[in-house]
Formats: sequence, structure tokens, C-alpha cells
Amino acid sequence: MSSPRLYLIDGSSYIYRAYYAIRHLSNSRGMATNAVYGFTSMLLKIIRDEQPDYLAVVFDSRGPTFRTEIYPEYKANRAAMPEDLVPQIPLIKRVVQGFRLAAFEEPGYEADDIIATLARKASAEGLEVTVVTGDKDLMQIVDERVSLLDTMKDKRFGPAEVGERFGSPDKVVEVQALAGDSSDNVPGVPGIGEKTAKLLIDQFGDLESLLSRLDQIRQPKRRANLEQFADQARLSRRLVTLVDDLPLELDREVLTPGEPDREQLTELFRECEFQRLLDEFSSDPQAVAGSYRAVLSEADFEQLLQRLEAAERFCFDTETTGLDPLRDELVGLSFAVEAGQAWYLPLGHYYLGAPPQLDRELVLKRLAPLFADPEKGKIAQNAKFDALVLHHAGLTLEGLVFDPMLASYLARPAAKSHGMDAMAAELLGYRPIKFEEVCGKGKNRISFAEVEIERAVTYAAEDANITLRLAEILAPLLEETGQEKLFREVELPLEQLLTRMEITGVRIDADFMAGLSREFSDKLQALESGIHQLAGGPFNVASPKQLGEVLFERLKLPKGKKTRTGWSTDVEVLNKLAEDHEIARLILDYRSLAKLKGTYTDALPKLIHEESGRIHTSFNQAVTATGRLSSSDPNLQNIPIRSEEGRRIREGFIPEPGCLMLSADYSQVELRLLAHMAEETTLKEHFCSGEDIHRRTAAEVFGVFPEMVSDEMRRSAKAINFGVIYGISAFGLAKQLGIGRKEAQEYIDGYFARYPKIRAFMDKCIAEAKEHKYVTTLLGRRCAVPEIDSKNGAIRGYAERNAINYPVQGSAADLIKLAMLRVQRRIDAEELSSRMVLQVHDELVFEVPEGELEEMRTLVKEEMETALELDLPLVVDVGVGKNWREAH
DNA sequence: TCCGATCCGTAC
DNA sequence: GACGTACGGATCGGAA
Repeated sequence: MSSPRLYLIDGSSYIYRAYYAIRHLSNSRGMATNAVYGFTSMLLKIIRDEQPDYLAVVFDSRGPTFRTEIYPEYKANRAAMPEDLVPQIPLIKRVVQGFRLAAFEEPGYEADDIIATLARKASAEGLEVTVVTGDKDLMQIVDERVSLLDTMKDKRFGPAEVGERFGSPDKVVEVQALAGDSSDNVPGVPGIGEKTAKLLIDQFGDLESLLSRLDQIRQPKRRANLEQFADQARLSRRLVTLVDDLPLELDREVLTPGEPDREQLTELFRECEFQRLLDEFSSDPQAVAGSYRAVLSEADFEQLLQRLEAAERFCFDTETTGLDPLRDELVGLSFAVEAGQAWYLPLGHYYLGAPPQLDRELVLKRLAPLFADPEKGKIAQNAKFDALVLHHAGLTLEGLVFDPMLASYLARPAAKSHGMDAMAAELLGYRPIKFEEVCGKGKNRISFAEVEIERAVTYAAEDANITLRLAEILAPLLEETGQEKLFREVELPLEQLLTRMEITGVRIDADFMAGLSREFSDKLQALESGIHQLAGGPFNVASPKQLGEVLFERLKLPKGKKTRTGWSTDVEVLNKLAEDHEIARLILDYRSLAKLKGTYTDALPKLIHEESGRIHTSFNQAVTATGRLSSSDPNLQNIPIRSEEGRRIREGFIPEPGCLMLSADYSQVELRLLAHMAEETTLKEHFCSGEDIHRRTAAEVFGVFPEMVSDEMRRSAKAINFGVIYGISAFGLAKQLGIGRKEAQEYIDGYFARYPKIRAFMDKCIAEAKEHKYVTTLLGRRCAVPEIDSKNGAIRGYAERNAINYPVQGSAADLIKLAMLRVQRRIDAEELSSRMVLQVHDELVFEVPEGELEEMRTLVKEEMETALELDLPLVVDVGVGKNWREAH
């Protein structure tokens, strides 16, 4: 039988190795976790691969050691521990604790001394010792029973391997005494490296013998050095010699790995958001799960109603036949009042052998007053979806008090997803049943209505339960991050307003769109045949690949920039080619018309709702990095306006008969916010005076009177003004303006000379990002900038530009959200029937009955302009017309 | 047949 | 590589 095996892990050495091996890893709050993760993985690998009988992790102690006492320069060349590693050390110690492993640390000594002591004792007791380290200093303790293991290089060092390098393990210190160790700042003897040292020790046996027989050294220079630095060599020997007689017990019970403390590990891994590790070591998945029951009988339903009526608030979730809440049908509802208990109320399951379900109309009628009661708090994940489903089922949702998705969006801006599954994994360490596991995927996908009720309960009731638990975890996070007010006063009410807007939708003139499509179609055909003719044969113009082949191979036109897979055919390249080549001009026209037709005039009419006759976009409130909304299905925030052809599409956005479209947009909102936030007096004054801001900027940058500013100068100034908001570079500006980089740099320098506070503001933003890994907006919203410390210059540059852009763009998002709420409140208070239909970042669009026009004009302008009080005026331009184009 | 990657282009 | 934020259509190639 082989001897029991003891593994001694050089914790300190592995912490550094883990830190550098895994460069980027942090949790959603921006806390660095790379070393923790790397260390844990390494630890688990050793435990699994080696299955030690005994194990200990050994750490360096903080503060001075006896070595620094005898030689203050010892390790003095070491750089300080990286800033983001420092806070990971206590976490790593918690990992060791959590796995119930022995840990050693000894004031005044290094990990190596402890290892040497333990190894010697263990070896004496007949244990087989493996020292897990990447450090060669430990080679001196190798013997027949003690070896080193470098898991990262997967290399083991026994007496043979050490002998090869140093002669034998007991010669290691002799060699190092002469050669020194640059990484520990051990001096050794000048002019003698490891090779020479080994030769000398081979010859003389040890340091003292060598020093006593220096006359036998032939090389005068070497002899002189050895004479002169003899004491330094002796000192070096003391420094590298490990202490192996510390007063430590070798207690086999302590060294036996225990059962992991799952609770402690769960807490730790949750904090670090290590999903894989959580899955493996979380304390008890059952603790998250709960008892779920189906509501199938009258009695069950009455009981549920009683609980809901008695509760101050409840959590609910809807199940439907699909993801289109205004078209798909309600299949069931789940509820949770307290964590760990949930009900599923099936209403529309439809499969062979389905049990009778409660009468849908009756049930909904009983539930309606609860959902509509603003005093009865409701919690729901992505509540807008459920509110729309309820609306479609004839119910109104009021009294929304919490939405984990929105809370997470604010409190954990760095999180990859604010979806329920991801949050459950990261915040609860729990993996809920996936929708796919219930309904299948691909062609096997069935509707939720076809899912057996028994199975549906486990999925649906779980969702309500998890949502409630997430709310409990996220609510304090909102407080901690100072965003509770933003959540309660802005995001949550906004979600209800967005629900209203989505329900309202916007009217589209389908015939008009069809007419445009026809017109575009004809032009496209003509363009296509022209292009084919010039190309000398047919090909798919819409295929960048084929187009590239035609332009650059068949026609041998000059190539521009590259894409990852070939030569670019984008608008910039084509514009250049268009100077000399008709085909490029045709392609440009083709491209823009194909875009308009495919993306807008063909696509939009298809999305008209059968009943309302309108388009109901989806406003997403938790996707952007800055707090802006986004719009999808369809995206109504990128309807063309810049080109004449494109603008015509807006003529198809029309009001109901008797109404007009009213559009109100903030003028220069981001630049104004920048001036305010940077407290840039000059820029603020320019806005206060009400003059043309780009003209004024041009006057400043080019040093002329405003009336002397040429169109060219104004155009440049405009580009700079925009560039500043985006974190400009000379390269970018040069490209934008088609000028030299040097000239662009001069413009930028001129700009910052005239507006010095802007520069200071940018620096402040980057500093804030570096300190917190996020930046903040006027309302205290946090925007994550996780890669601000990246070692990769390009990535870091990107993060720095974000750090500048986010506060400005995010504050603009804050502002218009406030404005939306204020305007809607006024509309409601004045009992107007005007309806807010669209938000496009700095613009609000309303459908206004003719009789309310004048009131709305002033109301909207007033509320928008006073939504925030800044050091400079906010200006809103209001337009009205019989379609969106005219209103603009 | 579906899905994802790629390229391109629309908005603010 | 190089000026921020989104969404989506068409193509294309690989997987089911």
C-alpha cells in the first residue's frame, strides 16, 4: 500500500498566476473576480485530479518578514499588488474556508517557510508530499518523499529534475547564494549566474568551502568579486534558505479535506456571480424552489382570491400562446404572495385529456378588480408584457410596484441580461426550468396551451415565485446604489406609460405605403438592369460578396477598405468610386431604395394589427447601455428623415380622422446637457443667448466673428460638436470632414482651448469610470463601463469614449423620460384625449384631436422645457401636420 | 429548414 | 484601430 499523500499549495504564488492567467472577469457590479475564479478552478482541479489524502493551502503573511529585517531590500523590487487583486485576497481565503481546507499563514515568515516546515515533518512521518507551486525557491526541500508540482505547466520536479539544474536539492541554496535571485532582489555575487554558480558548487561543494579556497579560482576578476562580495553571498544564502522548523503542528485531522460548506460557498459564488460553480456547489436548490399548486376547482380559486385580497401586494405572471402580447392568447396566470408558495391558474390549456378548467370569463371578472386596484401592489417580471396580455384579455393593470427586470437594469447595469433565467442564476444561484424544456424547440415546439397542466404548473408557478424572490433581492440593491427614487419615480411609472403607448400604437396608411413600394420597385428594376449592363452580366446587387467580386475583380475598380471577409462595398467606398464610375452611382441609389422598400414600405404594412389597424411597436426599457429606450417589432425609432426619398415614408404615419400629428423635439439636447454638466460657462452662455450654436462654435474655434463664419466652417464646427459628445479623436474627425489628421487635431485643440471645462469634464468622466467601473447621469443612473482598465488599448479607448458619452446620452434619456411622464400627467389631469404615440430619443410624437391642438402645443412645450432645471434653457420645437413628415 | 454571423444602413 | 447608442434586412453557410 502506498503512503498517504499530502498536498501543500503555495497559495500566494497561485493567486498571482490565477490573476494573470485570467485577464477579464468581474461581476455585474464591476468587482474584479478573475483571481478568485482562477484560484478556485485550480484548487478544484488539484482535488479532482490528484485526490489528496491531506491538503493545506499556505499563504504569505502581510507585513515584514525576518528576511526584510536582515536585508531591507529583500523583494524591494516587487511592484505593489495590483489594485484590483487586493480585494480578491479575502475572497480567496473564503474559498479555502468554504471548501473546508486547512490554511496556514505565519507572521514574519513566507509561505515557503511554512511549506518547508510542514513538508519536513510530513516526510519524517512517512507521508508523500507534493508541493503545488510555480516557484523554484522551493526546490531546496525536494527529496525522495517531497516533490514539486506545477499544475499550470503540468510538470513535476523530483530529485532528478532538481539535480539537473542545481546538482542536487541540498545544493540549491549554495547555488542561489552565488547566483542571487533577481525576482526576489537577492543580490548574490556580481558576474555569477546560475550556470557558473552550479559549476563552482559542483567543484567546491558549498559556499563556505568555496570562500575558504578562493586561491584556487583562476579567473582574477571572478576571484576578486568573490572576495569582495563574500559577505553578500553569505547574506544571500541566509535569505534563500527556507526555515523548516517553525512551531507548527502536523495535525492530520486538520489537514483532511472536509465536506464543502455549501452555504458559505453559495453566498460567495453568488457575490462573485460564478454560475458554473454555483450550479455545482449551491447549498440547496430546493431552498429556492417552492410548493406549487394548480388552481382547478372553485374552492381553490376562492382560496387564492382570499390570499390575494388579504395581501398588500402580490406577484404574478402570465402564460400565453406566444410572444406577441397583443395578438397571442392568455393561457394561464400564476401568483405568489410569499416566497416559496405559488399558484398556477390554467385558463386555456387545450390538449387531449386536459382536465376541465375554471371558466375563463368568470375568473377574469373576479380578478379584474384586483389587477385594476392601484392600491393593490403588483410585482411582475417585464410587467409591460403582462400588462399588454391582460389588456388583450380585457383587464387593466394598475398599481405596479416592482419589476425585477427594471430594478436589475438600474442596480446591475453590467449584467449581461436582465431576463429572469439569468437573474435567477446570478442572484439566486438557481436554474429555473427553461421554457424550451416545457415547450420544446424547433419543429417540436408546442404552444403553452398544449402543455400538460401538471407540467405547466412547475414552470409557471415557479416564474411567479422566482420573480418574487428576485424582487426581494433587488429592492435593497436599488437602495444601496442610490437609484430607488429613479426607479420609483421614473422607470416604474414610465413602464406603465409605455404600456399605454404600445396599446395605442400609431396609424399607418397601408395604401400609401403600398404605393411607395410600387414606385420603389419600378425604380429598383430600372437601376438593376442598368447595373447589370454596366457590370456585363447579371448578379445579385444586394449581395455584398457578389458585388465586391463584380466591382473589384471583374471591373477592376480601385479597392477601398477591407472588411473581415473581403473588400468593403459600403457607402463610403461607393461614394468615392461614384466620382468616376456610373455603376457606383447606380448601386448607391439601388442600395438606398432597396433599404427603404425592404425595411420600411414593405415591412411596416405587414405589421398592422388586424383589429386596431395600427402598428404597435415594442418599447424596450432595459436594453441600452445608457438608459435610452429602444424600439423593436418594428423599430419605429429609425424611420428615415435625412433623405428626401426616405422622408416620404413619414407621410405614411398618420392620425385618426379629426386628429393631427404633433411632434416636439428637443433642440441640441445633448450639447446643452454637456454644457450644463461640464459647467462650461462659455458654452452655456452661447446657449443662453439663443444663437446658432454651430456658427458660434465655429466663430470660437476659427477665431472670427460669427457673421464671418463660412458654411464650411460651420460644418466643421458641427462635426466637432457632435464628436465631442462621442469622445472624439483626430482620426475620426478627419475622416468625418475629409481633412488631414493634423488639421483635425488643430480644430480639436482650438475647441478645447475655447471650452476648457469640456476637457476637464471628459477627464472627470474617465476618472469616475476608473474608480467605479460605471459613470452616472443627472438622475443618478449608473452606466457600466467595465473595460475601462483593459490592457488592450483599443478596448480601453472604446471604454474611455463610453465614459464620456454615457453621462451625456444617459442624461438626455433621463430628461425625456421625465418629460414624457410630465406631459402625460398633464394630459390626464386636463382630461384631454390626445395620445402620446412615439418617442424617438429627443422627440415625442402625439396624435391630437384638432380641438386640443393649441392647448397641446403649449402644454407639451412647457412640460418638456421645464422637465429639468439646468443652467441654460432647454428649447423644444413643436410642429403639427396631417402626417409625421409635416409635423416635423 | 432554421439559425447565426456578416455586412450594410436607418435613426438619434 | 481610430465617434456614441440602437434594430433589422439580405445574404450566406453550416447545422438539424
